[in-house]
Amino acid sequence: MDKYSILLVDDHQILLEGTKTLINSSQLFAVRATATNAEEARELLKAEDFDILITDYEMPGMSGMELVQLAKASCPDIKTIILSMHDDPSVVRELLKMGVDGYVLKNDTHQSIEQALDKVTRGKKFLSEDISEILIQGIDQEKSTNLTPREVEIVKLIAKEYSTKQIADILFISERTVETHRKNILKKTGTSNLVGLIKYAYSKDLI
Amino acid sequence: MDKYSILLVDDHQILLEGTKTLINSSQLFAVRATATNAEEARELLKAEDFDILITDYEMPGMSGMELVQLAKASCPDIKTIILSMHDDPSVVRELLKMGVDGYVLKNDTHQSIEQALDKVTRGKKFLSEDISEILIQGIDQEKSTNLTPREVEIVKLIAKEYSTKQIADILFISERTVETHRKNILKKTGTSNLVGLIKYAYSKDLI
DNA sequence: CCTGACCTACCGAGTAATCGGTAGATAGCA
DNA sequence: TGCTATCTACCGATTACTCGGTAGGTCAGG
Repeated sequence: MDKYSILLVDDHQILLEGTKTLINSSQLFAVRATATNAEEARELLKAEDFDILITDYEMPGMSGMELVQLAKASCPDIKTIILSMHDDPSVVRELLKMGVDGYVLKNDTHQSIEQALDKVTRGKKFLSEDISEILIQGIDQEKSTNLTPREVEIVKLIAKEYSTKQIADILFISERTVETHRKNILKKTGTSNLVGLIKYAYSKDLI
Repeated sequence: MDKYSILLVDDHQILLEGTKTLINSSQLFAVRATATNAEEARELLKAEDFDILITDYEMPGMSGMELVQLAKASCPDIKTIILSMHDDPSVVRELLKMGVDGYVLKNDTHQSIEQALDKVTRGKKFLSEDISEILIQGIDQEKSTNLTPREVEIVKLIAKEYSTKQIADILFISERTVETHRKNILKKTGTSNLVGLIKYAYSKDLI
Protein backbone atom coordinates (compact mmCIF):
# COMPACT_ATOMS: atom_id res chain seq x y z
CA MET A 1 0.00 0.00 0.00
CA ASP A 2 1.24 3.42 -0.97
CA LYS A 3 2.01 6.01 1.60
CA TYR A 4 -0.26 9.00 1.83
CA SER A 5 1.21 11.75 -0.32
CA ILE A 6 1.59 15.08 1.36
CA LEU A 7 2.10 18.59 0.15
CA LEU A 8 3.83 20.63 2.82
CA VAL A 9 3.73 24.41 2.68
CA ASP A 10 5.50 26.83 5.00
CA ASP A 11 7.41 29.98 4.39
CA HIS A 12 9.89 29.13 7.14
CA GLN A 13 12.47 26.95 5.50
CA ILE A 14 13.76 25.49 8.73
CA LEU A 15 10.39 24.42 9.95
CA LEU A 16 9.65 23.05 6.54
CA GLU A 17 12.71 20.82 6.57
CA GLY A 18 12.17 19.67 10.11
CA THR A 19 8.59 18.77 9.54
CA LYS A 20 9.40 17.02 6.33
CA THR A 21 12.00 14.85 8.01
CA LEU A 22 9.64 14.10 10.82
CA ILE A 23 6.87 13.01 8.50
CA ASN A 24 9.08 11.02 6.21
CA SER A 25 10.26 8.93 9.11
CA SER A 26 6.73 7.58 9.29
CA GLN A 27 5.66 4.37 7.63
CA LEU A 28 2.38 5.77 6.45
CA PHE A 29 3.12 9.23 5.23
CA ALA A 30 5.47 10.79 2.73
CA VAL A 31 6.05 14.41 1.88
CA ARG A 32 5.89 14.36 -1.88
CA ALA A 33 6.43 18.03 -2.38
CA THR A 34 7.08 21.21 -0.46
CA ALA A 35 6.50 24.86 -1.14
CA THR A 36 7.48 28.05 0.63
CA ASN A 37 4.58 30.13 -0.57
CA ALA A 38 1.00 29.66 -1.62
CA GLU A 39 1.43 30.35 -5.30
CA GLU A 40 4.04 27.69 -5.56
CA ALA A 41 1.78 25.32 -3.71
CA ARG A 42 -1.01 26.12 -6.06
CA GLU A 43 1.01 25.10 -9.05
CA LEU A 44 1.93 21.86 -7.39
CA LEU A 45 -1.70 21.20 -6.59
CA LYS A 46 -2.63 21.67 -10.19
CA ALA A 47 0.09 19.39 -11.45
CA GLU A 48 -0.34 16.54 -9.05
CA ASP A 49 -2.82 14.92 -6.71
CA PHE A 50 -2.07 14.92 -3.02
CA ASP A 51 -3.85 13.20 -0.20
CA ILE A 52 -3.03 15.78 2.38
CA LEU A 53 -2.15 19.42 2.42
CA ILE A 54 -0.28 20.75 5.42
CA THR A 55 0.11 24.47 5.30
CA ASP A 56 1.20 27.37 7.39
CA TYR A 57 -1.47 29.86 8.14
CA GLU A 58 0.48 33.09 8.02
CA MET A 59 2.32 33.43 4.76
CA PRO A 60 3.29 36.29 2.52
CA GLY A 61 0.85 36.74 -0.32
CA MET A 62 -1.95 34.23 -0.25
CA SER A 63 -2.86 33.06 3.22
CA GLY A 64 -3.13 29.45 4.26
CA MET A 65 -6.85 29.90 4.40
CA GLU A 66 -7.09 30.87 0.77
CA LEU A 67 -4.80 28.05 -0.15
CA VAL A 68 -7.08 25.61 1.62
CA GLN A 69 -10.02 26.94 -0.32
CA LEU A 70 -8.21 26.50 -3.59
CA ALA A 71 -7.08 23.04 -2.68
CA LYS A 72 -10.57 21.95 -1.67
CA ALA A 73 -11.97 23.43 -4.83
CA SER A 74 -9.64 21.61 -7.16
CA CYS A 75 -9.50 18.45 -5.12
CA PRO A 76 -12.51 18.03 -2.83
CA ASP A 77 -11.21 14.92 -1.15
CA ILE A 78 -7.95 16.41 -0.03
CA LYS A 79 -7.37 16.57 3.70
CA THR A 80 -6.04 19.83 5.03
CA ILE A 81 -4.07 20.56 8.16
CA ILE A 82 -3.24 24.05 9.28
CA LEU A 83 0.05 24.75 10.99
CA SER A 84 -0.20 27.96 12.89
CA MET A 85 1.04 30.04 15.75
CA HIS A 86 -2.39 31.57 15.98
CA ASP A 87 -4.69 30.52 18.73
CA ASP A 88 -7.19 33.22 18.04
CA PRO A 89 -10.67 31.73 18.47
CA SER A 90 -12.24 33.56 15.58
CA VAL A 91 -9.53 32.43 13.18
CA VAL A 92 -9.85 28.86 14.33
CA ARG A 93 -13.57 28.92 14.00
CA GLU A 94 -13.45 30.39 10.57
CA LEU A 95 -11.01 27.77 9.40
CA LEU A 96 -13.09 24.97 10.77
CA LYS A 97 -16.13 26.38 9.11
CA MET A 98 -14.24 26.24 5.86
CA GLY A 99 -13.68 22.56 6.28
CA VAL A 100 -10.14 22.41 7.54
CA ASP A 101 -9.51 18.94 8.90
CA GLY A 102 -6.74 19.60 11.36
CA TYR A 103 -5.30 22.48 13.26
CA VAL A 104 -1.89 22.18 14.87
CA LEU A 105 -0.13 24.86 16.84
CA LYS A 106 3.52 25.34 16.05
CA ASN A 107 4.48 25.25 19.66
CA ASP A 108 2.86 21.87 20.08
CA THR A 109 5.02 18.77 20.23
CA HIS A 110 5.86 17.06 17.00
CA GLN A 111 3.57 14.27 18.05
CA SER A 112 0.69 16.57 17.32
CA ILE A 113 1.42 16.40 13.66
CA GLU A 114 1.57 12.64 13.73
CA GLN A 115 -1.70 12.47 15.58
CA ALA A 116 -3.23 14.93 13.20
CA LEU A 117 -2.17 12.92 10.18
CA ASP A 118 -3.49 9.78 11.77
CA LYS A 119 -6.85 11.31 12.52
CA VAL A 120 -7.52 13.15 9.30
CA THR A 121 -6.71 10.13 7.18
CA ARG A 122 -9.33 8.30 9.14
CA GLY A 123 -11.78 10.99 8.22
CA LYS A 124 -11.75 12.67 11.58
CA LYS A 125 -10.84 16.13 12.72
CA PHE A 126 -7.78 16.92 14.73
CA LEU A 127 -7.22 19.86 17.00
CA SER A 128 -4.29 20.61 19.28
CA GLU A 129 -5.17 20.47 22.90
CA ASP A 130 -5.00 24.18 23.29
CA ILE A 131 -7.30 24.54 20.36
CA SER A 132 -9.85 22.25 21.89
CA GLU A 133 -10.19 24.65 24.74
CA ILE A 134 -10.66 27.46 22.35
CA LEU A 135 -13.27 25.42 20.63
CA ILE A 136 -15.26 25.01 23.77
CA GLN A 137 -15.57 28.74 23.87
CA GLY A 138 -16.21 28.50 20.19
CA ILE A 139 -19.17 26.25 20.66
CA ASP A 140 -20.63 28.67 23.10
CA GLN A 141 -20.11 31.41 20.67
CA GLU A 142 -21.57 29.45 17.84
CA LYS A 143 -24.71 28.94 19.79
CA SER A 144 -24.73 32.55 20.77
CA THR A 145 -26.19 34.38 17.93
CA ASN A 146 -23.92 37.39 17.35
CA LEU A 147 -27.19 39.20 17.24
CA THR A 148 -27.70 41.84 19.88
CA PRO A 149 -30.24 41.13 22.62
CA ARG A 150 -32.70 43.45 21.02
CA GLU A 151 -32.29 41.77 17.71
CA VAL A 152 -32.83 38.36 19.24
CA GLU A 153 -35.98 39.67 20.80
CA ILE A 154 -37.19 40.80 17.43
CA VAL A 155 -36.28 37.55 15.72
CA LYS A 156 -38.37 35.72 18.26
CA LEU A 157 -41.32 37.96 17.61
CA ILE A 158 -40.93 37.54 13.89
CA ALA A 159 -40.89 33.81 14.45
CA LYS A 160 -44.18 34.17 16.28
CA GLU A 161 -45.63 35.50 13.08
CA TYR A 162 -45.94 39.08 14.15
CA SER A 163 -45.68 41.69 11.46
CA THR A 164 -43.41 44.69 11.70
CA LYS A 165 -46.32 46.82 12.82
CA GLN A 166 -47.31 44.38 15.54
CA ILE A 167 -43.77 44.08 16.80
CA ALA A 168 -43.52 47.83 16.97
CA ASP A 169 -46.66 47.92 19.07
CA ILE A 170 -45.46 45.17 21.36
CA LEU A 171 -42.08 46.73 22.00
CA PHE A 172 -43.36 50.29 22.09
CA ILE A 173 -40.97 51.40 19.41
CA SER A 174 -41.43 52.84 15.97
CA GLU A 175 -42.09 50.68 12.96
CA ARG A 176 -39.03 52.34 11.49
CA THR A 177 -36.91 50.99 14.27
CA VAL A 178 -38.23 47.51 13.77
CA GLU A 179 -37.48 47.84 10.10
CA THR A 180 -33.94 48.89 10.91
CA HIS A 181 -33.54 45.91 13.18
CA ARG A 182 -34.92 43.59 10.55
CA LYS A 183 -32.50 45.02 8.05
CA ASN A 184 -29.54 44.55 10.36
CA ILE A 185 -30.67 41.07 11.32
CA LEU A 186 -30.96 39.99 7.71
CA LYS A 187 -27.52 41.36 7.00
CA LYS A 188 -26.00 39.64 10.01
CA THR A 189 -27.61 36.32 9.31
CA GLY A 190 -26.68 36.52 5.67
CA THR A 191 -30.16 35.86 4.43
CA SER A 192 -32.37 37.94 2.23
CA ASN A 193 -35.82 37.10 3.36
CA LEU A 194 -37.97 35.80 6.17
CA VAL A 195 -37.54 32.22 5.16
CA GLY A 196 -33.83 32.25 5.72
CA LEU A 197 -34.32 34.09 8.93
CA ILE A 198 -36.70 31.52 10.31
CA LYS A 199 -34.38 28.73 9.36
CA TYR A 200 -31.62 30.59 11.12
CA ALA A 201 -33.80 30.99 14.16
CA TYR A 202 -34.45 27.27 14.18
CA SER A 203 -30.76 26.49 13.94
CA LYS A 204 -30.07 28.74 16.89
CA ASP A 205 -32.90 27.37 18.97
CA LEU A 206 -34.56 30.74 18.98
CA ILE A 207 -37.95 29.24 18.32
CA MET B 1 -62.60 13.17 51.26
CA ASP B 2 -65.42 14.36 49.06
CA LYS B 3 -66.40 12.48 45.99
CA TYR B 4 -65.71 14.08 42.67
CA SER B 5 -68.79 15.97 41.62
CA ILE B 6 -70.05 15.21 38.18
CA LEU B 7 -72.38 16.92 35.77
CA LEU B 8 -73.91 14.38 33.44
CA VAL B 9 -75.51 15.51 30.20
CA ASP B 10 -77.36 13.35 27.70
CA ASP B 11 -80.54 13.81 25.78
CA HIS B 12 -81.44 10.15 26.13
CA GLN B 13 -83.20 9.86 29.45
CA ILE B 14 -82.65 6.15 29.78
CA LEU B 15 -78.94 6.30 29.19
CA LEU B 16 -78.77 9.23 31.56
CA GLU B 17 -80.38 7.26 34.36
CA GLY B 18 -78.34 4.17 33.74
CA THR B 19 -75.08 6.01 33.70
CA LYS B 20 -76.00 7.97 36.77
CA THR B 21 -76.74 4.84 38.72
CA LEU B 22 -73.55 3.28 37.53
CA ILE B 23 -71.44 6.20 38.61
CA ASN B 24 -73.15 6.68 41.91
CA SER B 25 -72.36 3.15 42.88
CA SER B 26 -68.74 4.22 42.93
CA GLN B 27 -66.94 5.31 46.04
CA LEU B 28 -65.13 8.12 44.35
CA PHE B 29 -67.64 9.73 42.08
CA ALA B 30 -71.06 11.23 42.44
CA VAL B 31 -73.40 12.62 39.84
CA ARG B 32 -74.37 15.92 41.39
CA ALA B 33 -76.60 17.04 38.57
CA THR B 34 -77.95 15.91 35.24
CA ALA B 35 -79.24 17.69 32.18
CA THR B 36 -80.91 16.52 29.00
CA ASN B 37 -79.70 19.37 26.84
CA ALA B 38 -76.80 21.75 26.61
CA GLU B 39 -78.61 24.90 27.64
CA GLU B 40 -79.75 23.28 30.84
CA ALA B 41 -76.22 22.11 31.45
CA ARG B 42 -74.93 25.56 30.89
CA GLU B 43 -77.11 26.98 33.58
CA LEU B 44 -75.96 24.33 35.98
CA LEU B 45 -72.35 25.06 35.18
CA LYS B 46 -72.91 28.71 35.95
CA ALA B 47 -74.58 27.99 39.24
CA GLU B 48 -72.25 25.39 40.57
CA ASP B 49 -68.72 24.05 40.30
CA PHE B 50 -68.21 20.55 39.01
CA ASP B 51 -65.08 18.49 38.82
CA ILE B 52 -66.11 16.57 35.78
CA LEU B 53 -68.44 17.07 32.87
CA ILE B 54 -69.68 14.02 31.06
CA THR B 55 -71.66 14.87 28.00
CA ASP B 56 -73.21 13.34 24.97
CA TYR B 57 -71.80 14.51 21.71
CA GLU B 58 -74.90 14.56 19.55
CA MET B 59 -77.60 16.64 21.15
CA PRO B 60 -80.37 18.86 19.88
CA GLY B 61 -79.34 22.49 19.91
CA MET B 62 -75.87 23.04 21.24
CA SER B 63 -73.50 20.17 20.56
CA GLY B 64 -71.39 18.47 23.15
CA MET B 65 -68.40 20.12 21.63
CA GLU B 66 -69.73 23.57 22.19
CA LEU B 67 -70.71 22.66 25.69
CA VAL B 68 -67.19 21.54 26.41
CA GLN B 69 -65.86 24.83 25.18
CA LEU B 70 -68.20 26.73 27.42
CA ALA B 71 -67.38 24.57 30.38
CA LYS B 72 -63.65 24.96 29.89
CA ALA B 73 -64.07 28.67 29.47
CA SER B 74 -65.97 29.19 32.69
CA CYS B 75 -64.09 26.57 34.63
CA PRO B 76 -60.65 25.83 33.17
CA ASP B 77 -59.88 22.99 35.55
CA ILE B 78 -62.95 20.97 34.76
CA LYS B 79 -62.37 17.57 33.27
CA THR B 80 -64.50 16.66 30.31
CA ILE B 81 -65.53 13.30 28.98
CA ILE B 82 -67.41 12.84 25.75
CA LEU B 83 -69.97 10.09 25.41
CA SER B 84 -70.61 9.38 21.79
CA MET B 85 -71.68 6.89 19.20
CA HIS B 86 -69.37 8.59 16.76
CA ASP B 87 -66.13 6.98 15.86
CA ASP B 88 -65.40 9.37 13.07
CA PRO B 89 -61.69 10.15 13.14
CA SER B 90 -62.02 13.78 12.28
CA VAL B 91 -64.54 14.38 15.03
CA VAL B 92 -62.36 12.62 17.56
CA ARG B 93 -59.33 14.57 16.55
CA GLU B 94 -61.15 17.84 16.70
CA LEU B 95 -62.41 17.10 20.17
CA LEU B 96 -58.99 16.13 21.42
CA LYS B 97 -57.55 19.27 19.97
CA MET B 98 -60.09 21.17 21.99
CA GLY B 99 -58.83 19.65 25.15
CA VAL B 100 -61.39 16.97 25.84
CA ASP B 101 -59.99 14.64 28.47
CA GLY B 102 -61.86 11.48 27.71
CA TYR B 103 -63.77 9.93 24.89
CA VAL B 104 -66.03 6.96 25.48
CA LEU B 105 -68.08 5.18 22.89
CA LYS B 106 -71.60 4.36 23.90
CA ASN B 107 -71.29 0.81 22.76
CA ASP B 108 -68.33 0.29 25.05
CA THR B 109 -68.76 -1.58 28.28
CA HIS B 110 -69.75 0.38 31.34
CA GLN B 111 -66.26 -0.21 32.65
CA SER B 112 -65.04 2.26 30.11
CA ILE B 113 -66.71 5.06 31.97
CA GLU B 114 -65.18 3.98 35.22
CA GLN B 115 -61.77 3.79 33.65
CA ALA B 116 -62.27 7.14 32.05
CA LEU B 117 -63.21 8.77 35.33
CA ASP B 118 -60.25 7.18 37.01
CA LYS B 119 -57.84 8.42 34.38
CA VAL B 120 -59.06 11.94 33.92
CA THR B 121 -59.08 12.64 37.63
CA ARG B 122 -55.45 11.65 37.65
CA GLY B 123 -54.84 14.20 34.94
CA LYS B 124 -54.54 11.74 32.12
CA LYS B 125 -56.47 11.24 28.94
CA PHE B 126 -58.80 8.35 28.34
CA LEU B 127 -59.85 6.90 25.03
CA SER B 128 -61.95 3.84 24.35
CA GLU B 129 -60.05 1.08 22.72
CA ASP B 130 -61.70 1.58 19.40
CA ILE B 131 -60.81 5.22 19.58
CA SER B 132 -57.19 4.46 20.13
CA GLU B 133 -57.11 2.71 16.84
CA ILE B 134 -58.69 5.66 15.21
CA LEU B 135 -56.07 7.82 16.79
CA ILE B 136 -53.30 5.82 15.28
CA GLN B 137 -54.74 6.63 11.90
CA GLY B 138 -55.08 10.12 13.19
CA ILE B 139 -51.41 10.38 13.91
CA ASP B 140 -50.64 9.20 10.45
CA GLN B 141 -52.98 11.73 9.05
CA GLU B 142 -51.45 14.44 11.14
CA LYS B 143 -48.08 13.64 9.73
CA SER B 144 -49.38 13.53 6.24
CA THR B 145 -49.65 17.01 5.05
CA ASN B 146 -53.09 17.27 3.45
CA LEU B 147 -51.27 19.33 0.92
CA THR B 148 -51.31 18.09 -2.63
CA PRO B 149 -48.06 16.79 -4.10
CA ARG B 150 -47.64 19.91 -6.11
CA GLU B 151 -48.17 22.06 -3.09
CA VAL B 152 -45.62 20.11 -1.11
CA GLU B 153 -43.19 20.63 -3.92
CA ILE B 154 -43.76 24.33 -3.75
CA VAL B 155 -43.44 24.48 0.01
CA LYS B 156 -40.07 22.83 -0.26
CA LEU B 157 -38.94 25.37 -2.80
CA ILE B 158 -40.19 28.21 -0.65
CA ALA B 159 -38.23 26.73 2.21
CA LYS B 160 -35.16 26.84 0.04
CA GLU B 161 -35.61 30.58 -0.10
CA TYR B 162 -36.75 30.75 -3.66
CA SER B 163 -39.06 33.60 -4.57
CA THR B 164 -42.29 33.16 -6.43
CA LYS B 165 -40.58 34.15 -9.64
CA GLN B 166 -37.76 31.68 -9.16
CA ILE B 167 -40.14 28.87 -8.32
CA ALA B 168 -42.13 29.62 -11.44
CA ASP B 169 -38.95 29.34 -13.49
CA ILE B 170 -37.91 26.12 -11.83
CA LEU B 171 -41.24 24.42 -12.31
CA PHE B 172 -41.90 25.90 -15.74
CA ILE B 173 -45.20 27.34 -14.69
CA SER B 174 -46.55 30.85 -14.49
CA GLU B 175 -45.88 33.09 -11.55
CA ARG B 176 -49.63 33.36 -11.28
CA THR B 177 -49.89 29.69 -10.73
CA VAL B 178 -47.27 29.76 -8.05
CA GLU B 179 -49.16 32.57 -6.40
CA THR B 180 -52.31 30.53 -6.49
CA HIS B 181 -50.52 27.60 -4.92
CA ARG B 182 -49.05 29.82 -2.23
CA LYS B 183 -52.51 31.16 -1.50
CA ASN B 184 -53.99 27.71 -1.21
CA ILE B 185 -51.12 26.48 0.88
CA LEU B 186 -51.44 29.34 3.31
CA LYS B 187 -55.14 28.68 3.60
CA LYS B 188 -54.66 24.98 4.17
CA THR B 189 -51.95 25.44 6.73
CA GLY B 190 -53.92 28.10 8.50
CA THR B 191 -51.12 30.61 8.47
CA SER B 192 -50.97 34.05 6.99
CA ASN B 193 -47.36 34.48 6.04
CA LEU B 194 -44.12 32.82 5.15
CA VAL B 195 -43.08 32.49 8.75
CA GLY B 196 -45.97 30.28 9.68
CA LEU B 197 -45.46 28.32 6.54
CA ILE B 198 -41.83 27.60 7.31
CA LYS B 199 -42.69 26.54 10.82
CA TYR B 200 -45.32 24.26 9.35
CA ALA B 201 -42.77 22.85 6.96
CA TYR B 202 -40.45 22.15 9.86
CA SER B 203 -43.19 20.41 11.83
CA LYS B 204 -43.94 18.21 8.87
CA ASP B 205 -40.32 17.42 8.15
CA LEU B 206 -40.60 19.08 4.79
CA ILE B 207 -37.31 20.84 5.23
C1' DC C 1 -12.51 61.93 26.14
C1' DC C 2 -13.13 59.38 22.32
C1' DT C 3 -14.55 55.16 20.07
C1' DG C 4 -17.49 51.49 19.19
C1' DA C 5 -21.59 49.03 19.89
C1' DC C 6 -26.32 49.43 20.32
C1' DC C 7 -30.90 51.22 20.09
C1' DT C 8 -33.56 54.36 18.30
C1' DA C 9 -35.84 56.78 14.14
C1' DC C 10 -36.87 58.48 9.49
C1' DC C 11 -36.98 58.50 4.19
C1' DG C 12 -37.85 56.76 -0.47
C1' DA C 13 -37.86 53.51 -4.01
C1' DG C 14 -38.52 49.15 -5.25
C1' DT C 15 -39.85 44.37 -4.80
C1' DA C 16 -42.48 40.64 -2.96
C1' DA C 17 -46.28 38.64 -0.81
C1' DT C 18 -51.17 38.43 0.51
C1' DC C 19 -56.14 38.29 -0.43
C1' DG C 20 -60.19 37.41 -2.88
C1' DG C 21 -61.91 36.63 -6.75
C1' DT C 22 -62.71 33.80 -11.41
C1' DA C 23 -62.00 30.02 -14.45
C1' DG C 24 -60.49 26.40 -17.90
C1' DA C 25 -58.37 21.58 -18.35
C1' DT C 26 -57.85 17.07 -16.86
C1' DA C 27 -58.34 12.90 -14.53
C1' DG C 28 -60.38 9.72 -11.24
C1' DC C 29 -64.22 8.00 -8.98
C1' DA C 30 -68.93 7.03 -7.90
C1' DT D 1 -72.02 11.00 -16.59
C1' DG D 2 -71.59 14.11 -13.20
C1' DC D 3 -68.83 15.28 -9.06
C1' DT D 4 -64.53 16.35 -6.97
C1' DA D 5 -59.77 17.26 -6.67
C1' DT D 6 -55.92 19.12 -8.69
C1' DC D 7 -53.19 21.99 -11.54
C1' DT D 8 -53.13 25.61 -14.20
C1' DA D 9 -53.68 30.88 -15.03
C1' DC D 10 -55.07 35.73 -14.63
C1' DC D 11 -56.54 40.29 -12.28
C1' DG D 12 -56.49 44.16 -9.06
C1' DA D 13 -55.87 46.04 -4.73
C1' DT D 14 -53.43 46.21 -0.72
C1' DT D 15 -50.13 45.26 2.54
C1' DA D 16 -45.60 43.82 3.89
C1' DC D 17 -40.95 43.51 3.33
C1' DT D 18 -36.28 44.76 1.42
C1' DC D 19 -32.48 47.87 0.71
C1' DG D 20 -29.55 51.72 1.15
C1' DG D 21 -29.08 55.55 3.10
C1' DT D 22 -28.68 59.10 7.34
C1' DA D 23 -28.46 60.21 12.10
C1' DG D 24 -29.06 61.27 17.16
C1' DG D 25 -28.65 59.45 21.94
C1' DT D 26 -26.62 56.36 25.41
C1' DC D 27 -23.37 53.85 27.71
C1' DA D 28 -19.16 51.09 28.56
C1' DG D 29 -14.19 50.58 28.07
C1' DG D 30 -9.73 52.00 26.75
